[in-house]
Amino acid sequence: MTIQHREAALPDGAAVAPDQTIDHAASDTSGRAPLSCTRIIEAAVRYVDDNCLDELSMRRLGSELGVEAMSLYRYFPSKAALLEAVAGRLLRDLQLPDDANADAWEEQIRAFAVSFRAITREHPRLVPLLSAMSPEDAVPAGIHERMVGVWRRAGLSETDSRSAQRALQSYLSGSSQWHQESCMGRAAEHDFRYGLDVFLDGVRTRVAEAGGAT
Amino acid sequence: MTIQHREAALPDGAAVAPDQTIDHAASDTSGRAPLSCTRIIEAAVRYVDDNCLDELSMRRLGSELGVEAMSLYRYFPSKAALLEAVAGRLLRDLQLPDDANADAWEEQIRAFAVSFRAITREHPRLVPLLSAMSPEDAVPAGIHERMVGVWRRAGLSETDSRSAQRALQSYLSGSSQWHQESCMGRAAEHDFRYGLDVFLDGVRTRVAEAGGAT
DNA sequence: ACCTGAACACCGTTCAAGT
DNA sequence: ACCTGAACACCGTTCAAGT
Repeated sequence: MTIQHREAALPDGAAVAPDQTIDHAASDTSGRAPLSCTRIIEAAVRYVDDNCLDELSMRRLGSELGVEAMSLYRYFPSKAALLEAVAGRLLRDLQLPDDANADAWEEQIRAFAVSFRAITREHPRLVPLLSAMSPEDAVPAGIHERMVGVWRRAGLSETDSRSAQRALQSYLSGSSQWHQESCMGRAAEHDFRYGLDVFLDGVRTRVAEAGGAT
Repeated sequence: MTIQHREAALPDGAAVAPDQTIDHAASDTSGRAPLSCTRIIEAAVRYVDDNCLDELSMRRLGSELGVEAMSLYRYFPSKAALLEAVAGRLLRDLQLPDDANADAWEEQIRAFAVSFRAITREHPRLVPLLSAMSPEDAVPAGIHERMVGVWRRAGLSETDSRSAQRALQSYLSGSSQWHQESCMGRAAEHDFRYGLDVFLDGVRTRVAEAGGAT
């Protein structure tokens, strides 16, 4: 039951222009450019980065954009939908595997993991948003499938591939929580690598067993 | 900056009796027993189990207990403090290692992991609460130290032990999110074991290398 | 077409007051 | 000692209205 941006489906069936900011300098906060989904999403990310998730309200976000809260409802049907779009926006920066490279599975997994980590380190205050969403909603199904493909090509069975990807995602999501306030850096980067290495060691063993069969 | 139950520290310095329900049948919801921290915490757990975290408000929790919202502030200084106490209550059921058993490290780790998982499976709607807290606050430092002790006795170095425990905690916390609504059971139990096994395999290798040195 | 104002049904929390 | 009432400064969201 993924909530979506409102696209058409307005009371009178009128379409909504999702994105009309052509000007690249659109990120000037002065704020006379017309509203758009992306402008709203970017303002939300900025607001949470500068303050915190709990402090984000439709009213405050509106005034950040020089607009009444109610105007935002032309672009998103609810606050929940807006937040989901914000999460989607963040995960756009995930580094996805390249289907061509057959055997570089470990680099591809690592690149994905590190890119996820980079996102949460850049936006620690948005971490609670990602973890409030169920993992299935957080990482779109398409991405999940592509990653399962990497595990398959590495040599794992279909079920093991799905389990491995879910385990990786669990680990990434859990690790990101250490970025929240109050448990500052604390050798977090080293710990992250350690866990990832241990996990990949374990998988490598299984791949060797399944593939070479000694 | 862990928030605590109010213990004394009332405006006039009066102490608060945290727990006077002697009667074991105290969980009858009829609700004329006097308020107490534990009674409030239990009602909160029940309420979230039956509804969801977002719907828990001081006003509603109060009326669940047959009392005005404001009465709760005699026992907890804020809603945040109450929620933290709820989390603490849940984690009371963690199965902690027994310092005696020197070499059963793997069973002890597994027991801890499985008990964490049992808690989140019993209370899926409280998972967002646990993941909203930083991992350091969620699992009290004492528990963390005892688990680090297990890794040490397994044969890991001090730094590796801390990293391993943090990785395990990350994995457990991340895995629990699959219990949230909308991504129903979905072979979750199998996936959980798989990730845990892979992780422990990886650690076992390191223990062997460090200990036996081939 | 896009934005606003006023209103509704809620919040967490404070404080003075009841018994 | 323990609980309440009224109030404050907020919420998300609806809907009719402005331009």
